[in-house]
Amino acid sequence: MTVTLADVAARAKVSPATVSRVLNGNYPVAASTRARVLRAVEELDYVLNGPASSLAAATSDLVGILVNDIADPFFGIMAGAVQSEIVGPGGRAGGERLAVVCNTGGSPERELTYLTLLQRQRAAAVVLTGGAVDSAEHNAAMTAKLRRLTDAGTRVVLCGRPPVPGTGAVALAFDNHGGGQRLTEHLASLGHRRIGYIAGPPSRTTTRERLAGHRAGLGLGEGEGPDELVVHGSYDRQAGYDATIELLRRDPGLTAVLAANDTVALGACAALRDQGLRIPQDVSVAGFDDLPFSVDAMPALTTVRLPLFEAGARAGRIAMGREEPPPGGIAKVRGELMVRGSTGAPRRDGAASR
Amino acid sequence: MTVTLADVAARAKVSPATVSRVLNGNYPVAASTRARVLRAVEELDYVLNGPASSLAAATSDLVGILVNDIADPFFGIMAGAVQSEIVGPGGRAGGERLAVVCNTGGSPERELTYLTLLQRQRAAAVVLTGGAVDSAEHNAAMTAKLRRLTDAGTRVVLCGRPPVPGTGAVALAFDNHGGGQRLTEHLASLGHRRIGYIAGPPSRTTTRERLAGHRAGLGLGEGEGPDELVVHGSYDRQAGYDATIELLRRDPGLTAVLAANDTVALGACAALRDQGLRIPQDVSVAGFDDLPFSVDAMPALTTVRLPLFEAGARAGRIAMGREEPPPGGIAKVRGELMVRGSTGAPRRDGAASR
DNA sequence: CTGTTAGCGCCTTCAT
DNA sequence: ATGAAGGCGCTAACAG
Repeated sequence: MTVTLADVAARAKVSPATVSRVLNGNYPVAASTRARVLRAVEELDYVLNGPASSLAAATSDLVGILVNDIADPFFGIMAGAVQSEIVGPGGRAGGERLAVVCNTGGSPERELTYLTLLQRQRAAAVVLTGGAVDSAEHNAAMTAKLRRLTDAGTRVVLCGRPPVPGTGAVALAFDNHGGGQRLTEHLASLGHRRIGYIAGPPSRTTTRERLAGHRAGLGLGEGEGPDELVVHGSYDRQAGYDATIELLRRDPGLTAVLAANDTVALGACAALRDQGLRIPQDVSVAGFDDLPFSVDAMPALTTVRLPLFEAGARAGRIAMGREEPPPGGIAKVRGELMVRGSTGAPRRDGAASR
Repeated sequence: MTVTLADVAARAKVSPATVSRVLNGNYPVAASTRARVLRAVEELDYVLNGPASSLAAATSDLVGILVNDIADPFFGIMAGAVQSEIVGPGGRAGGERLAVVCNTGGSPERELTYLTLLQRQRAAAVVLTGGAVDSAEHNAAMTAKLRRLTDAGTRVVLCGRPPVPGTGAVALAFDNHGGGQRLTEHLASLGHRRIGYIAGPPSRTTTRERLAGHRAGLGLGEGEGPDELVVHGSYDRQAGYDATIELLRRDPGLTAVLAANDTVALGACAALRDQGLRIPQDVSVAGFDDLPFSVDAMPALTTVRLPLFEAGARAGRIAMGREEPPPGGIAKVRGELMVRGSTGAPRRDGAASR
């Protein structure tokens, strides 16, 4: 029924071994033989059986990419960048590796499940993007799982998430703390004192680091000072909207709102407008990430630009062994403060009118 | 070295076949035996070898998703929706299917290459999203390739792209023509007569259909009437910016700009603003797709909402055989006109001041 | 319900 | 540079 390598061999009047060598190109084959084989492949419309060759060779050309939400450009950009770097040697058609993008939805269980599935596929490499859930239990499970993967020869790269010690996984961590701090210092230098903070889900490393940076920018130490101007929510627009209403309720005199990311910031902007407040005259707003749409918001969003594409591309190259991992297997990726129209000096009277 | 099914069998004192049956759950096994096997799996930390089982069973749990650009939410939303529907029966961990997301970058060659790669992996199903390149050559190649896939038992679903006759592929096509037409009629009813159109790449079906709808809305027949107010570009923000400048050059008296999609529309808005033109007082702008950020533009973008998530989810279900394909294997997915702040009546004087 | 027996299609030493 | 042969790890009939 389905044409196999043996069929090709028969038609080309060579042994299966020779066909295999031609197809994999990892071995010297006479030009004339190669041509004959290739022609037979054409004529028979032969397509290699991936599972069979993976089984025999004990390797696979699958590369896993874990993301929290593929519909979010934050992850889409990184996933696309990783993918652009995992093409096979020569970039030839057929020599390529396939990216398996796994949508975890931010769930630790699904994250682990997908890693098992990738392990089952004997993935050549795995790239985990974005923040991690930071609980002792999940950390332990992840450590075990990642170690097993690296032990089995799968290269593991963390892109935009903190290192997992003792696993052999390379980490390109975003400087969320520094970014959060710079953002807050920017607002403070403008004269803001009552700054609301819309944080992401409490358990995520990204949330914690950005919030810690914010608090550091405020001059607060660990666990010090009041939290009444911090509201947690998910990383979406609606959460930004709701949190802003809540912050305004807690302190109508707010002069600035710092959001967990740009998407949340857009929700915050919408809420402020619906409350009749002007940006930035009445309330300044800032986001994080600098996604493509952020510059098109009105006014354009002040934010911290994270080099998502570059980081993803680097992760992809490291995963493919085409670039040296950073010393110690850990690199910190800095963000750049982008000051735009959505932040300005606070109103003189200090109280936003509703 | 690596633990195999036989090792588990030995430890559980059963035959390999029994272990396989427990793991696949497709066969009656005594509860006590199952428990014993499961314990052995735990103790040995055994992970099934995917390639081996795919080879033996002649099936795989990989599902391909082809997208033009995974960083674009238009595709990200569909990909995420497909992925949410391809979980295995019971939704159990391990019973899942893996989504292989392939970024074609809009290149016909890469599209074909990825299909071959998926064919090689013996993918259970393939979903192709977004517009296709519409050339005789590529159509022929795609027809051949898709037929081969469906012949091999791979379910193929086209999501947001026109049918490919004679292939057994199910198509959920977006009503781009109708959307384009309604958008233009909306502008016309507002009193606009000089409408610029920023089209996507000329060869894509999406571009052609939307543009044809626009021309129909203008009351023009096929190939009839002047094209001086149509500019082609890629589907990105910069293209929208550049095209708008060009349109303004061609006709400074323009009162409206229709963009190929929302992203392009944002670029158009930026260009208009940079030219000192107000939206919609001087020039109305409309997009297409209704991506999440469109409602946050200022003013909010008038556009055509495409049910991307719903369509992707349906495509996923059909691909998994969990939903009947539409009659004839073809369904048209309609868009909904969303009238928002970016469109309004044209200026009385009819000429935009620069 | 469980064990036995053959392959699935390819890669890879080992020869030649 | 090419051929021969064994096995990668698992599943799918068949028996029992």
